[in-house]
Amino acid sequence: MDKPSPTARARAAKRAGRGAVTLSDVAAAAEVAPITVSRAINRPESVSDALRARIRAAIDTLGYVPNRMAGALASAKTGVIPVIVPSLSNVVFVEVIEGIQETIETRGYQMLLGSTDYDLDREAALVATLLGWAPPGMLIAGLRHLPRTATLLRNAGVPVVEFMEHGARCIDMNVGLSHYRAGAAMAEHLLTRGYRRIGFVGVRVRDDYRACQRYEGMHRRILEVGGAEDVLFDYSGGVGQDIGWRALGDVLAMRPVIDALFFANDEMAVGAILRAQRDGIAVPGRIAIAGFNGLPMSALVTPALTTIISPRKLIGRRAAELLLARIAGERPGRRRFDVGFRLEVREST
Amino acid sequence: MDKPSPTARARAAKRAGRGAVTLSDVAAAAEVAPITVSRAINRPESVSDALRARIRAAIDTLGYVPNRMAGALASAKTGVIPVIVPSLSNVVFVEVIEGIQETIETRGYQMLLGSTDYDLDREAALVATLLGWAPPGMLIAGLRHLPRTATLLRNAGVPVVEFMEHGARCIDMNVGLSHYRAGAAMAEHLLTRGYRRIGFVGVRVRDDYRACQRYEGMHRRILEVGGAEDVLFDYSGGVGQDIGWRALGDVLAMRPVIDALFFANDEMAVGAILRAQRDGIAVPGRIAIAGFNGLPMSALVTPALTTIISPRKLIGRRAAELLLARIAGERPGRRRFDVGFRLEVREST
DNA sequence: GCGCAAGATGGTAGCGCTGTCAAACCCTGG
DNA sequence: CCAGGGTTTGACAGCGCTACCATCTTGCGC
Repeated sequence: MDKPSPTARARAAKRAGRGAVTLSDVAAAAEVAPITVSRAINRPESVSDALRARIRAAIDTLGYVPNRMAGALASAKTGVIPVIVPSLSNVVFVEVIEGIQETIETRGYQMLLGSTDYDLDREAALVATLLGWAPPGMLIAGLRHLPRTATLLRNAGVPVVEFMEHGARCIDMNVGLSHYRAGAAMAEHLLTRGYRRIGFVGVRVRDDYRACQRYEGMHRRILEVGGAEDVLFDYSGGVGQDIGWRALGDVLAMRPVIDALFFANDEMAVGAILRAQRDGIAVPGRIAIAGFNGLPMSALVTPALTTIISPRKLIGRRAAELLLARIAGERPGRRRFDVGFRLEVREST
Repeated sequence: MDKPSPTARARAAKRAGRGAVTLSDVAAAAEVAPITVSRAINRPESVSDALRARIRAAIDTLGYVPNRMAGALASAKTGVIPVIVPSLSNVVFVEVIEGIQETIETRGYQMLLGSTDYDLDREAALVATLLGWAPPGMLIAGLRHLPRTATLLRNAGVPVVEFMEHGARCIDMNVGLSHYRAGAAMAEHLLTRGYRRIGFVGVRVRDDYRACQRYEGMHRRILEVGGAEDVLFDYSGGVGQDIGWRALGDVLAMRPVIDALFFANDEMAVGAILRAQRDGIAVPGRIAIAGFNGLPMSALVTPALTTIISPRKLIGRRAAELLLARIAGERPGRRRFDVGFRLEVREST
């Protein structure tokens, strides 16, 4: 048999070896040095038109896809940014993630997504694994972590943005809103409207640190007012609207004195409103209902839901921008951003 | 100055170099060969207890995190599985993703998430980039891709599962349901109930291939019945409930003969129901409403929504399992799975 | 026509890890 | 006390790519 053609050789290598066309294959096909191919790909302007064309042709015929591992290893630049959130089922995180995605993608980064299911041990494990990708930075939801997680992150020597809630102590940078103040604001509103027995409804509130803070903010404010009191309803399973639906029934049956319910999120609150509709319970006449997040749906139910609007997409974008700026070597003046919130008073209170 | 100690050298390397503790640093600290550290991490049983303990101690004190790039490059095993979906705003994809995540995570894989925003060119670009991670397999939503995307995928020489819809022609493997049949099933139901002027409401239906198929399935069935007809309402912007809300208004005002609306998803359908509630429009008396997906919410609105339940999490799990099996070298008997759907008739039709 | 700067290309080494095979070690039975 | 087998440890090379520096070309002013 005679000498195989370059194409045939490439194909053989592809099948036999690790199953991929490499930069050297392209170089051989284009009859240039490997490094030139690398340049043609990464800084096209530094290669002459003629060569660039020849190389691109070779790339196309061979179907070459650069191996990013090798590139990352050689250049110590990863192009992957890990994002850690507690849950994907919650729309809220998804919106933040979208904000992040939009922002980092235009700058050529890829998102590595991890979810902890509100478990701090899993979070620590996840951080360790993801750090293994030698990322240029890291985005992680929340300010509360295990000590070892914080240590890992600090030692990694890369910028870290903790997003969602705003607080005094952060590992590196922080973008979010004060859930404590949000809770207090809602309490204030409900008290002003004359409600005095207020229930807070959540799921696994102990684990959901931010919901917990909203409750605390509310609780503190209510304590300050004579004759007012609150109750915490902490469900352990279920999701969103189902919980709200159930909770409304439970509360009316078992704690009829309650005159207002502040739900940990809009989904639950909407569930409660739908239940009220179905069962003919007057809202806010018999009981007031409030939510948190400001999902579009909250404006569409009848009665329209009083809620606190959180700028979720903004959090994602801001967090990503901050991280990218730091990765690019800039030193932003501020490391902590309070994106704020807005109390949207509607018909349900 | 005299020669720096290994430890000092390691520390210096850490600060100066790439900013990370390497396997060699650990080896130096534990006074063993690098390869032994590698073994202690990857196959602990093949290292004596004494050494293993010493190595683990060194790892902990130094805060070593293995560099997965290097590992992947050396072993040609990646541990990253790319997942490509058209959108993250749609809960449906999120649920599928959760199913995938759950499944691959327990097997030590990480998910690399990409979203195309229903743009096939972006999809092609994304596939190319993600293939650069030399993944052991790939999960991609949908069966319709650009020819060059399919070529890339086929040439990559790794298993690929196309999920969401079920169809005859797939690149490698396929898990999903027939949207065409789902549309036909809903048409059948509406016709049986006596509706004859049926509208289909979607957003960017041309791009949303699956919605399009549902419409086609419905359309075909309706054509078969004398005196029945359908109209396609294709909105170009907005999301979920807002669209449904608007669409109901538009249809009643501009095409009052329409007696039933089949929405591209439950979110829109619920939006329409909420609008009907608010405006006192009788559903299904004045107009029937149906959705698609079977979100929990669909059962809670009044009237409860007739919809088609799609097994989203199952799709994710099944797709991931199939892929993992193939990655593990198994040859599953079947390459295409129809997970089916269920028409859930409720009050709104 | 020559010298020099700027631009285009290539050679070499090494990123951090693991596969492969070789060497060193340990224990047992005769 | 030693051969023989298994177990534990190590040396070496190389994964695919890029940083760095060296070399070669080209064009231009004087």
